[in-house]
Amino acid sequence: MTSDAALPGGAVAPSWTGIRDEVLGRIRDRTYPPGALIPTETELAAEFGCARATVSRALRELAESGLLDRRRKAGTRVAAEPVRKATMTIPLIRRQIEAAGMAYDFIVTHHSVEPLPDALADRLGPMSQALHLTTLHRGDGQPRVHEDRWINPQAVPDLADADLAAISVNEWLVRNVPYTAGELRIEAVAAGPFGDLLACAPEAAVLRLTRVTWSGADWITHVRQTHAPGLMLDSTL
Amino acid sequence: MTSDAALPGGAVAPSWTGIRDEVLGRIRDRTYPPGALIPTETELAAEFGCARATVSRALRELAESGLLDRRRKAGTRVAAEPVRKATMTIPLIRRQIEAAGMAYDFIVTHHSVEPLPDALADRLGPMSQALHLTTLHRGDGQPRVHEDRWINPQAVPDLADADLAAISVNEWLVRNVPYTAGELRIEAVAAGPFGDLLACAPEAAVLRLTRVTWSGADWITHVRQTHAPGLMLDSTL
DNA sequence: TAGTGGTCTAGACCACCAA
DNA sequence: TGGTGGTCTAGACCACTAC
Repeated sequence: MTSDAALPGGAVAPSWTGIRDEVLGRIRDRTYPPGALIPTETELAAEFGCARATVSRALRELAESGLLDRRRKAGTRVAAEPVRKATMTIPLIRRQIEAAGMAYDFIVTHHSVEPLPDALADRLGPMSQALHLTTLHRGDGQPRVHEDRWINPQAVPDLADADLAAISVNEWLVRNVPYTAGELRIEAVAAGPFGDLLACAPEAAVLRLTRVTWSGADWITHVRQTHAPGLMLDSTL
Repeated sequence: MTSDAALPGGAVAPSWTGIRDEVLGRIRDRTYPPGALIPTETELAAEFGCARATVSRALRELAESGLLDRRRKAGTRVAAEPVRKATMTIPLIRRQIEAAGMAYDFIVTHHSVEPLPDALADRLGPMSQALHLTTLHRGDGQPRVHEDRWINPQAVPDLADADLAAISVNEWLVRNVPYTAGELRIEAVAAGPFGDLLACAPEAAVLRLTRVTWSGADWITHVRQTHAPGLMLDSTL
């Protein structure tokens, strides 16, 4: 019997976090080995002396973090190959620079309205009038990030009202245009022509982040950020 | 009145996903502008004609994705600076290579027991006997990833039983040692001395992933993966 | 201290899907 | 087709915190 977990001796609090931790412990100590079927919600609720909804909440958390695999009728299994999910919070560039103890400012180095280049039109759909902005973000006066951004004017009609000298487009969009979907790509590239802009050698290895965000069916913005050497992304597994 | 959302005309299903989408729509169309306080759970439940728990589930999802900021007594606000969270699933290297249509194999290039080097001991705590493994993962016979891994033998006592020629340590650990916490760092570096191993120029820009996983208070493994040029990480925002 | 979100319950019905 | 997870309800109490 495993009912001891419900007894005063090794009791777990009848809270969903307590149950989550107890089940996590059983996965870790291989009471529930990889691939095994664990008891049903109803059985666990009886064991822990709580409502089924509470067990459900606990197991849902573990499933979302990839440790359990749940299917109706088939039951709940310990994932044989846990999918490691890393959640990375992408801070505003300003915050990122300020967090490093540097004073933030930025320069808009290019600002025009032009058709989307072919490479982007293939991905986003053709658009004869798109807003094109390039910005250099600086920390303590040194260039930190070069940003090349395209904006769909149809998706962001009131951008013209914004004072883009006072607030970066980046930040304006984040504050004003909630997206519903997005993609992020991370790659390592040689600085190349950005070496001059970023004050580093052209062969320096730098991180490039490419993001596209969508609001429903419309793309909002496509942005490619090339970071000065030394930037690292940290995240929690 | 906003009660029309509960009427047959623009009715939303009384499901938590329906309510989530309706609230998301109101954030997008600025019915609930950035920074604004939205109605309480009780008020929304009345508007949508459902139980408070259902509204709660919907708002919790939006809060977890960073669009809402909830605090007891203070109420629920639309986030003024939504934190963009990217969730990246870290596949097994084997899967990653196979997904690219290549045949996977690997070579263990080093295998020893030695004290932790100082740089790691600072982070993980000193340890006189740690398992040190380096592995070269290949796709179609070409080197794809160089992996330098340290393992805490105390946290993984039965690793010796595993057949490390048949299954990579990487995979054995994923299958057998659930972690409870972890960190991931992503950076761009020049291939340098890994150029030879990865069959690329020493000045090529490559991605380096450094991961540490913990099981409770004990570190399990520290691994530094240097990927051959061309690897990109994709994720969903 | 009062108002808000956070949680738990006991029960019910539904949706999916393996047997 | 039956068993399982997924959801919803109506109500209750608790925990946090702005006021």
